Amino acid sequence: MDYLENIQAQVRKGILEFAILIIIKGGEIYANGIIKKLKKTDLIVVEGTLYPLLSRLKRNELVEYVWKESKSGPPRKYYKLTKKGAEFLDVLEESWGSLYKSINSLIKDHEKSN
Amino acid sequence: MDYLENIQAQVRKGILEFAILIIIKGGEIYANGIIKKLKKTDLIVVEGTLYPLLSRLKRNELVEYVWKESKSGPPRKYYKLTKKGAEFLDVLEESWGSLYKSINSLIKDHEKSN
DNA sequence: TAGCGACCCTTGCATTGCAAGGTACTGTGT
DNA sequence: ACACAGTACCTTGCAATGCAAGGGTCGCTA
Repeated sequence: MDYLENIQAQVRKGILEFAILIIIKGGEIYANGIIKKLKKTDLIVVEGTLYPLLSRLKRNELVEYVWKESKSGPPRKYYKLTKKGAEFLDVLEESWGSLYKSINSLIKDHEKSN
Repeated sequence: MDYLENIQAQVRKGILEFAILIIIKGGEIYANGIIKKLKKTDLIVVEGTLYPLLSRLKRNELVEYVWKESKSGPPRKYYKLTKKGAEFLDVLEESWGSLYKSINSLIKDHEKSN
């Protein structure tokens, strides 16, 4: 992959789990639903990324799921946040905010020195 | 490493190259100077991360360096942005802005559905 | 029963942050 | 002159993880 695109991709990667936790917090949802929601933003995710990621979240008890039948195919795993997941997401939102401030202060620093 | 800390670390990782480009744009600087500047923000970087990263930036012609002697040790590589690097940084700043909007719209989405 | 789409998941590769270790230059103390 | 400490640059090996590619199962429809 082109190096420049790759750098942009990395920024997105870094916040993937964060974004997915936010989406799950929005209400019970299954994998393809998450992918569709992410596509509406700048974030893109494919199955090969999402399934292992959801497994990690599950293994660490940030999310849990229930099987639900579908009208058009096999049953789906609907995910929702656990209490622990919700608490952690609060922490993440806070550090996201402070990270944003850090970056902006770097940008401003440089503007001053011009 | 603890999984929860790891997720936070990933967010920082993603924007590392971005942050470093911003710092270099601020004026000629060498490796330890970059590390010190990053420490002032939430971002932490060690040598084993920074040197390969600077090499990648150099290899892709986003930065260039000149050797300068030091009063207290061996000579240092002072980095600065190339024209290409400055142009790319503008692009990065823009996508950083749009990414921020995306995340915030996700957060708002979820607040609505409460 | 054959085909298809929707789901779920796994394997192998490439990238990359980081811990740990290595080399080289400069000044200082003896 | 020699050893040592401090500073600087760099490399090696490991672990995490996004992604492409491929595979299996379920339920509907022809």
